Amino acid sequence: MAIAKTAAFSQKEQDLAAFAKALSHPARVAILKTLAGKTECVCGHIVDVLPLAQSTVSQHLKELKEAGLINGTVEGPRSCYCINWEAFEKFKTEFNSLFDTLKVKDSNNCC
Amino acid sequence: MAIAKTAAFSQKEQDLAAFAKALSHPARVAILKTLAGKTECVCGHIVDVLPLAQSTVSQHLKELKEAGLINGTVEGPRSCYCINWEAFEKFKTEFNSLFDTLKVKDSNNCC
DNA sequence: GGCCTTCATCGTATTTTTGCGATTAATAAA
DNA sequence: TTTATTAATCGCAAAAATACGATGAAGGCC
Repeated sequence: MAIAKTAAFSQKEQDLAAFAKALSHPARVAILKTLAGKTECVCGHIVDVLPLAQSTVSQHLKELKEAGLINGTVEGPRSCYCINWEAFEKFKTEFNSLFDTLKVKDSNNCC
Repeated sequence: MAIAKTAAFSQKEQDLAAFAKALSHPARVAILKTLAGKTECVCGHIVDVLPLAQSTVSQHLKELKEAGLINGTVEGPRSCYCINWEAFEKFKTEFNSLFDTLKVKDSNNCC
């Protein structure tokens, strides 16, 4: 892109897009699955599970964290990540309400 | 990326990621909103609404179509697009069920 | 102190995405 | 038939995403 036109869209559209972007890579979906399936906060465990290098996983974790979907704290020599359920619920609600309201006007079956 | 590692993940993860990718740009979210808000199948109307060039909008429409989220038919000199609600519901359900099942094990509040 | 483990960050390469202008194809209108 | 309208596609440029190895930092362990 010559210039990112992201700013030309509404905040809601940007928020939803940013959330979707966080989920737009199978590795990040897999990370969320792994985090949710564990009782303890895994960290290096994720690297073992995923078919990616440690630095790559770390990068994906960073993106998820920046998107607000996970929290991370340092625990001694290792890091602890877990899902930020509040943020996640917020996005889920936003996502559903958006398209539920859209669906109400179920007018166009033209194509 | 050196090599796309997409194939190394499960089909479900890939599907969800592909769906999220389709929504990962504010322009595409805006397009879906516009399509859903109209009783008739708009097309060139979208170009007027979005702050993007015609060719760029056409490209976003193509991506949404390839993701299966919208249908498109040619109507004379113009094209007609509308939301594929079946596909959309399918993805929405998949998305919700995934994270509902994850949420059940609401164990980790450690960070 | 020195050493090992764990993870973040840096630098770099490659691919993909985004964006636009120009062109093309198809149809409607004159 | 000529012209105008509509939208897809091509070609290109710039930016972002993806991936990895190497390096660094921070804390535990001897």
